[in-house]
Amino acid sequence: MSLSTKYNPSEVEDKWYQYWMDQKFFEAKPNPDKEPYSIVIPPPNVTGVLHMGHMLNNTIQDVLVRRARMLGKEACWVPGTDHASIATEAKVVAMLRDRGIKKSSLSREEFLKYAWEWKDKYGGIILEQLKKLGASCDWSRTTFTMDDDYYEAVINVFIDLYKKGLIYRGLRMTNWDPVGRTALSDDEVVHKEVASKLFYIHYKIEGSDEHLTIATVRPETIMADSAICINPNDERFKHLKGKRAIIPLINRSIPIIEDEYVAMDFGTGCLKVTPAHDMNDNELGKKHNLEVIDILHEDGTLNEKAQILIGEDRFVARKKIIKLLEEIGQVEKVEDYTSNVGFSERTDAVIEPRLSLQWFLKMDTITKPAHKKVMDDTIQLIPAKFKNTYNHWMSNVRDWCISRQLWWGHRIPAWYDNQGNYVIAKTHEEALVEYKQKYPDEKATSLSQDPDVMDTWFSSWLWPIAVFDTSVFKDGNKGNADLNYFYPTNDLVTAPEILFFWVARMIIAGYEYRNDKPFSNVYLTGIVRDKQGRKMSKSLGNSPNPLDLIAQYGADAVRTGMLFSSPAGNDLLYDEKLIEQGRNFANKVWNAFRLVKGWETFDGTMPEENKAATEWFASRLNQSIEELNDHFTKFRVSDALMTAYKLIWDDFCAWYLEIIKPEFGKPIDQSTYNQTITFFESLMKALHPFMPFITEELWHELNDRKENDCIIISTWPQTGTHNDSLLNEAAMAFEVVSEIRNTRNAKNISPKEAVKLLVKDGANAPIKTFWPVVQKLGNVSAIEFVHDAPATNATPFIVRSTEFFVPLEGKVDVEKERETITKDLAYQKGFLISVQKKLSNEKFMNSAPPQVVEAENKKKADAEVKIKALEESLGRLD
RNA sequence: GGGAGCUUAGCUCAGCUGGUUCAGAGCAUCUGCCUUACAAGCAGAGGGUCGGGGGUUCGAACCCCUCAGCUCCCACCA
Repeated sequence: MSLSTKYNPSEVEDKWYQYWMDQKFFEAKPNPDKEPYSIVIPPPNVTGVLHMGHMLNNTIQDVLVRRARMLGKEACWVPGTDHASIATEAKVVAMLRDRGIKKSSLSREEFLKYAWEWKDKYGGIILEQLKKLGASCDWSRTTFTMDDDYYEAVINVFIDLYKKGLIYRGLRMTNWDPVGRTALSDDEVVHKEVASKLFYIHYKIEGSDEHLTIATVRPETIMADSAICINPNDERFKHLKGKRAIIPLINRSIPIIEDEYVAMDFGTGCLKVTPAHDMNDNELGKKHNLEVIDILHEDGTLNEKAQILIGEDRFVARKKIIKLLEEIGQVEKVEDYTSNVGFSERTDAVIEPRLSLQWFLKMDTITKPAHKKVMDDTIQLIPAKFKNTYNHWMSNVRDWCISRQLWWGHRIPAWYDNQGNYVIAKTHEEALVEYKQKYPDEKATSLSQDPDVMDTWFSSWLWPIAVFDTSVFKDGNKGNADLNYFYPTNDLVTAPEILFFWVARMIIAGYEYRNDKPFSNVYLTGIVRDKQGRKMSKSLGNSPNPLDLIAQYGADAVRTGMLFSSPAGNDLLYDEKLIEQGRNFANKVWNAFRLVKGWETFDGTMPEENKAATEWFASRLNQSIEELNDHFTKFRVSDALMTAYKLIWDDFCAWYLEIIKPEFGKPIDQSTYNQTITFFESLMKALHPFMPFITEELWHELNDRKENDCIIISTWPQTGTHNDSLLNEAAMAFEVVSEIRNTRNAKNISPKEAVKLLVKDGANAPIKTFWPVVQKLGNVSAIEFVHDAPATNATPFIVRSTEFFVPLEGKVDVEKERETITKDLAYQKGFLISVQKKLSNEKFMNSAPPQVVEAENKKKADAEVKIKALEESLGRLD
């Protein structure tokens, strides 16, 4: 290995990843002697390609898993992929289209063959990419939501819930995607503000010359109208009660009904009721027993019930209808209007509310435990603010439409005869048996299976259970060893946008099928955005390619870069500078290693300053590890990283190594050296979850290791006691060193030129063992304890009530000095007055706790010392 | 329309029950340094009326009211 001044990640990363795999370090199995720790990956879509969001999400998971492993737990991170029915089907359809094949020209079997080919070709890419990131997943457990056994589990769950009476088939208003020709769940619909027009249309009153005006943005639906609705309290329309109106163009007569639902102050105060094509109208229609007239085909074109413009697309029909109405003079006016329109998340088609036969899961009772267990913190959401959102959703759940008019997915196990009778069964044979029992009078000898598949989330909600054991969904199965050991899992790391799609439903399934939570903590990451705060997307081209970043900066750098600024729940404003910072940090660690490994050792006694330094750093290390652990238990991953970063960069490199560093070319004493290696090893351990590769590499370089002795399976640093007075002493000594350096800077004295340091009443100062450290780092020729300020010119400074002087004969600019001292003096006097004021305030003295009063007294004393010292220095200048 | 949250240094964010970690961190900036681990670096420095206004309190970044701006979730009045 070369010892260049730059760390080269590409030389080490693949090597170690392969080694960890060969040694099966990522693999976990039930071990009664160890505490289990498990995470299930949020399965990316099979068709997915690694993006920055995955990078952030999976880095966090890997950090948690690696630390758990080092804490001696049996750490299991289960990877896998989701079949993502609608997203994948859309991609396969597009791929076929490019090849000139239309989905409609294929049989279901032919289409599925293409889909599986596609899956086999592209399905594993994303998992391979995760390996580059260093993800320590147990790859032997890789699961796909359409693996045979998983598929069967999903079917079993459908049948089970059907038997429990929780799944039903119903004619319901659903969000219809005319392009995908499928129903969508509410969550798959994205609402957007759209500039549209509000059309005011005349409807004649039957048996009169009068007309009323209704306002609508969707005039193409007038042929589906079942009524006109007015508010019963609306004086303007009192005379219309009980009358009927005529739909223009098709001249159909419809009743005028009354309902307080109608807003009198909106539009014209008259509402056309179209139960087949509007959610609210549908509710209204049910209430008033109105006819449902569906005038649309599945693809959004008008059907024969529309009577006119049959076969025209709904948006074409909209324009034509208006033209026709204008021709007969029944358009009063047209206004610009912004309306909120629903779009399909996948196909971007405008959603058409439409009645169709769908399968639903009743949500009212099954969600109860899931609701409660998050509210009482049995399952913790991080950050906790998401509890509110969760609560709101769970309090207002609606039944879950679980059928999708697609082919790629788990096919609904419903079997029909041609009379509309159906049974639920796994196979055709079982269905026939069931059928004969349920419909003894029917004669059908073959049944046809429902062509639809289930919503993707109806399979992924079983994920935390199914990845360990799919057979558990069969009646009476108690679960295998894996499931009983690893379930409930510990942490789930995912994005807030799928809190309901997925997280909530996993919790529901967990309680339904295991009577236990699926995980204890849900860490919600933010969205990765670009510098301007825009979401990263392909169309904007603002997303870097993660693999290029890894190739350029190294996986460790990318991992830390992403974590530097991403507290839970906060969006990450991605800037390549962050990755650079990560790379620079790796380089810093690398160079610290180069320094230490370059030393020759000798058997001699430890110098005073090394003794102080090693004792101090041992304490500092313990203190930081404690802090690090605290951050981890609170899932403050960025803070944990920052603690390790500062411990290494500031405490270890900037202070500790500088103290013990021998003069150029000289050897270092053996005990300091050994101690330093031990420290270095602890630092690498603490850093390992964040930067697995460089730490593994240095772990092996720092010491001779036996086969298998890897940092990935080493033990997390223990926390010992820390000597607080020593930490305090060191902090003060470092302040003194900084002041000396500051003086040098201000007075233009080279670091190479030694200075003297005078300490007033130094024997009483808190610094005891650290004087040699001050001497070395400040390049001080001699430290003298004095009782009075020096007679000669000297730059004074005060650190923690102790006065210091750096004698500087002939180097002092008297005027400048006087100016700075006068300024400081004025500030200190003002400060003293404010403190005195506080202390003479009776109410403050009576109600403030003693520590606070004491602190104020100390502030006062300090200020007095400082003022006296400053006045003396001023006097000396004259 | 309903709900939640945010606003602290140029940027990204900490700041736990109001008082010694109280105005912080990292990055960026500025000034010196090619010092024999590291210029992907070293040393030092500057920078904030804690969104505006009001109130409670001996004391407010923190509690209350109000105004302004931003974000997210839910619902979807034609």
